[in-house]
Amino acid sequence: MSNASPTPSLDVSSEQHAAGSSPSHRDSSALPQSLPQLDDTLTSGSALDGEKHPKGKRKRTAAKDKMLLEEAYKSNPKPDKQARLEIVDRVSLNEKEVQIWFQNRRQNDRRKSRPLTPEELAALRYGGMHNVSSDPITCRSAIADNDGSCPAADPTGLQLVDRAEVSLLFNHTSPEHSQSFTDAATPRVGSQESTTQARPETTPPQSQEAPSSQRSQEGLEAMAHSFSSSVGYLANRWNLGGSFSTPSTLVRGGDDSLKLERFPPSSCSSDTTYDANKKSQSNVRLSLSLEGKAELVSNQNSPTRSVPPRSSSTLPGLPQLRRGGLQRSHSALPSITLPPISALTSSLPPRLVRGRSRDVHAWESCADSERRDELTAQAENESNGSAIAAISLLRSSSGILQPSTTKRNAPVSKPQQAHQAKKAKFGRTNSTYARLENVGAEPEKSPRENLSGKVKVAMLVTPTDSDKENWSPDEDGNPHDSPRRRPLPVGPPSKSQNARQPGRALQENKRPALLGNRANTAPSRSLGASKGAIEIFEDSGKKVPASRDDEVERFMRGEVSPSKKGDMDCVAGLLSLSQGAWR
DNA sequence: ACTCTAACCTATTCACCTG
DNA sequence: CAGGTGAATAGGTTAGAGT
Repeated sequence: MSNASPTPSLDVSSEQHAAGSSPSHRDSSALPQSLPQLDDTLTSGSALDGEKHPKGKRKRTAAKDKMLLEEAYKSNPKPDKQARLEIVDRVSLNEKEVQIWFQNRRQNDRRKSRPLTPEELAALRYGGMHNVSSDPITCRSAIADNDGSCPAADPTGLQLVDRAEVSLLFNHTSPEHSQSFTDAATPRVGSQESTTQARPETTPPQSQEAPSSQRSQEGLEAMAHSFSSSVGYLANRWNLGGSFSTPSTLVRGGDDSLKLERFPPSSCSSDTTYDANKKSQSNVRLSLSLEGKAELVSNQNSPTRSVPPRSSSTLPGLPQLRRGGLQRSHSALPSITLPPISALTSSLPPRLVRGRSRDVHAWESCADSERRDELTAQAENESNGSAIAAISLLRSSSGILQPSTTKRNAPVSKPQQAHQAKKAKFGRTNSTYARLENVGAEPEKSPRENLSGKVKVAMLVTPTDSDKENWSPDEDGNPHDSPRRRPLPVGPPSKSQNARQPGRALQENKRPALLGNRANTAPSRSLGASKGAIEIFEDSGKKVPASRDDEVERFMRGEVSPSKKGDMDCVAGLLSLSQGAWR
């Protein structure tokens, strides 16, 4: 363990606690033979006949305790110390054990809700006809063969699976679940002809079994690029989409090109509400080209981002933060475009700006009971027929999923790539950034070296699961970074930054790609560099007043107000990084 | 700037349980 | 006995507080 001290402190507290109100407390390390709870234990008894530690027999949590723990977990999956102590009061575990239990419980949760892997998708697609190879390459080729192309042939190593594919899979496996799945995850799917599911070439359920060559290659490519790296992450994205992001859908534009459009989550208020509160937006945007050059791109013909109001009918601040401020455009098609940082930050809701905090009270004050009710309802709604539930069902019901030969938490990568697997947490090759970086970076460069810096921006754009807890409402609504938030790297990182550079953001990148993640929106190189004007497709189309243009112009000229200085620094840092200034 | 602490994470190991 | 599950460990990161 890197931190050797926490455990003793926990033990101390638990011992103190045990001396007080919890007579049932037991310290497994100190009392290996004690069995004070045998009376209470309702679990299989053989497991409880000793507490040798470690490597000895392991005790099982008593059923009664488990119930209590589960209850506590439902109300708060991440109890703080005080909450843990309260739990310790009620169960026959010490704080450390409770902590570990919650840790494992969360891990278990994530595991169950983990999106389908390419292998699993492939397995589902084949309906178990083929064994799922643990070799992702094998699987890739299988999919590629099936599709007549290999969208996953990109170096990211991840499959490109479109949403329709998953829908088909669900239709294929469990119609009734598919229904609820679709309903829950894509509330407006029926009204969107754009939805790939509704597209004639993929709609007929019979076509599931048909060779995928029938599919529109164009559509596949577009979807592939849009959803690159999303693979099985669709579930999480949809789930998140309900609360934090907006799922996107493909639409066929007037030019018959596929564009991604966004539709609001189930909890979202109507478009009318949206429109009524739209913020003015610029007609141009600062964009980062594939070559790493800053460009001003036109917003015309592209829907502009809308920042919904903080209406009580919609999800409260935080979700809107994700939905409004972090929804990336679906600019996947011709080129990569990055919005100005200010565009991201300016759209953050007033109270829920940036700033990470583990202070649960901050969240409590933010999410008052009423709002929590909304969130709870939403969560329940999503858990009922949600993608996660469906995937979990698939996992549990499908023998072809999760082949037993694979470790539960083993990365998708091959076992022989142990080192890479270990480093997978830094492996961002599935992201757009990775592709961007790979374009110019030496392939042998270690992920750590390659990833320094930029990931911070990704984190800023897409706070992920574990980051949620660290995003705290900003009391004054100040768009500036929280004083305690580490600043984005500007210029060469400091020594200490280097030491911890990869950071959580990197880890998160291999996690379900949220919708806001650029990985979902960026094209792969196979599309080639854009030759024309770069378009950014934003949430909804609305032209913006020219005042924003002026603002952008001032921004580009360096006439930046002090309050925008940070944004400018971010952009400058990005640009310098994109041009190879890694250090 | 640096260190320390607490919290979290992922990955892994391994005892236990079950079919 | 193989495989699944859960408890526990190891190693890593971050945030925040203190020096």
